Amino acid sequence: MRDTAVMRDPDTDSRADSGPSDDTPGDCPRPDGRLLRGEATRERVLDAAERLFSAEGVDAVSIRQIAAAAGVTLGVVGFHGGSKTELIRTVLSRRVEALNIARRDRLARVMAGPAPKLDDLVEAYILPYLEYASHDDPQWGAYARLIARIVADDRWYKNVGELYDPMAREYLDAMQQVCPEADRDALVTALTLTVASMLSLVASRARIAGLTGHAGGNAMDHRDTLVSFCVNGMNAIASRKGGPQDGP
Amino acid sequence: MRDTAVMRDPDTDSRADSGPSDDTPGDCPRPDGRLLRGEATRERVLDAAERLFSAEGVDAVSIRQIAAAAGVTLGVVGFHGGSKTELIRTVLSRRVEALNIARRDRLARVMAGPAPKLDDLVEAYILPYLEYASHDDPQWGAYARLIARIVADDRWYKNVGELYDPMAREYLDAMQQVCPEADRDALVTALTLTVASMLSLVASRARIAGLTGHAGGNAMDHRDTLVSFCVNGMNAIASRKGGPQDGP
DNA sequence: AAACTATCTGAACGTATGTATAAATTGTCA
DNA sequence: TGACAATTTATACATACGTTCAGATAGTTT
Repeated sequence: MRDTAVMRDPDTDSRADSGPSDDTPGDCPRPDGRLLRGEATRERVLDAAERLFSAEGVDAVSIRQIAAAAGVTLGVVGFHGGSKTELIRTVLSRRVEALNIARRDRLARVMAGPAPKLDDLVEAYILPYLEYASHDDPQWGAYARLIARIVADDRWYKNVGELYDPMAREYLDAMQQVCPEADRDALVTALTLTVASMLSLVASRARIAGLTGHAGGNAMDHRDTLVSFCVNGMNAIASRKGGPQDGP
Repeated sequence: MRDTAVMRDPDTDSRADSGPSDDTPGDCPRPDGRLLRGEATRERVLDAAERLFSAEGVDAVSIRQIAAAAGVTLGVVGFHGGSKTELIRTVLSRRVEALNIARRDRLARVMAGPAPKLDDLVEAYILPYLEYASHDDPQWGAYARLIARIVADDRWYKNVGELYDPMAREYLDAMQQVCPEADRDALVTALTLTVASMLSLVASRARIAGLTGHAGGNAMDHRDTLVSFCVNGMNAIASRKGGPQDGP
């Protein structure tokens, strides 16, 4: 992005979501006509930001590009999205709840079963993301790719990590419960590798296409490969007993 | 970055490396005093670019920042590095040969052995990167993190992919040779997942630290976890016979 | 010594950036 | 209807951007 005037780092911000919405944005649209009007353009702004951020990278997209893509004037982006740092945070938090709910549901179902296995936990973490990534609404695909950018970038992740880390922790606890003798830190590392693999499948289409020689369709096409890769990798880590594992 | 005036995309560039060096830049420094002087500042410029690009992301770093970090004036960066797109390409290609040589050597040694195993190939691909990533010279660490940024970003990768893809292809061929019945596309996907896992270990320190609760040292500390994760994942993919594998 | 070339300086050009704000517009409610 | 608040427009400000270049500097060769 390379800011000017004020913004130097993705830190230090305050303005908040935007006028109307309570703490659960998006749902229960007030019957007031005025609020609905604003809500509609707000969505268009966030959609455009989501698309551009995911395609070009947060730093490479200007507020003016977002405004143009959303079909609004410059000031409107600021009005609905606040500063650029707030904007990306709003874009991310808009969908994170749906993803977390899907993951939590799946986690609960697995753990409620008779004999929860690590394999099921890995699947339960991966598949909701993959399903949303290939959702009919292309905005979900953009969101999925945007997550990949954010997670890979410590600079941005430290600003939005708390949106995703609690869910990861829930899974880690469940994994520890299923594999009590596994080393916790190793589980963390293994989950990180799983996430990285998962994200790369939707984010690094170009490299896969370049290496296979053909375009290759949806990320869903590689679902079984991904799950099988991660499940086996994870099992290898979890089956190693705790204590000092890694070499010098 | 968000350019101005000329640069719009990482495409369309031409200027070439910089004056003196032939097609093998860096080595065989000419005994001419003049060339050596320039070569020294050139290195400082590339070092600074490498450090900043890897820490902030290519788009977030300005030429002026690079100049300041290198202790030179603005024009010098252009003189030695050319345009910004050329600069990043130069930064990457400066070290890619060393990494490729290490990988090729290791690959050759594995394939020359009595019974090459897939495990050895995965190790041979991963470890040179990990070793360079924790090299004494911190510039190598910066380079390693920069690669992670580039690979994750289709927009940049399509400009520098050919620096890394040939080596990946050599490994894929070797893998196919070791596992003749494995599906080629599945191998490509699995290698991509391996690479993503490998890169995330050096790039996403913040997330791992946040989830474990403690900082955690070198990427090397997780070496065995990474190798074990990828080897088992890769074996799971390779042992599935060719033909249609993935779901609907 | 002078001629020559590589390197470096300093400043400029035109454009783009993020943010702020006064004024206009729109729709709602009293 | 007019008052009111939410939204949108249009514009401005100060700063940063990538790139270019005439000229100063320094080292080498003749």
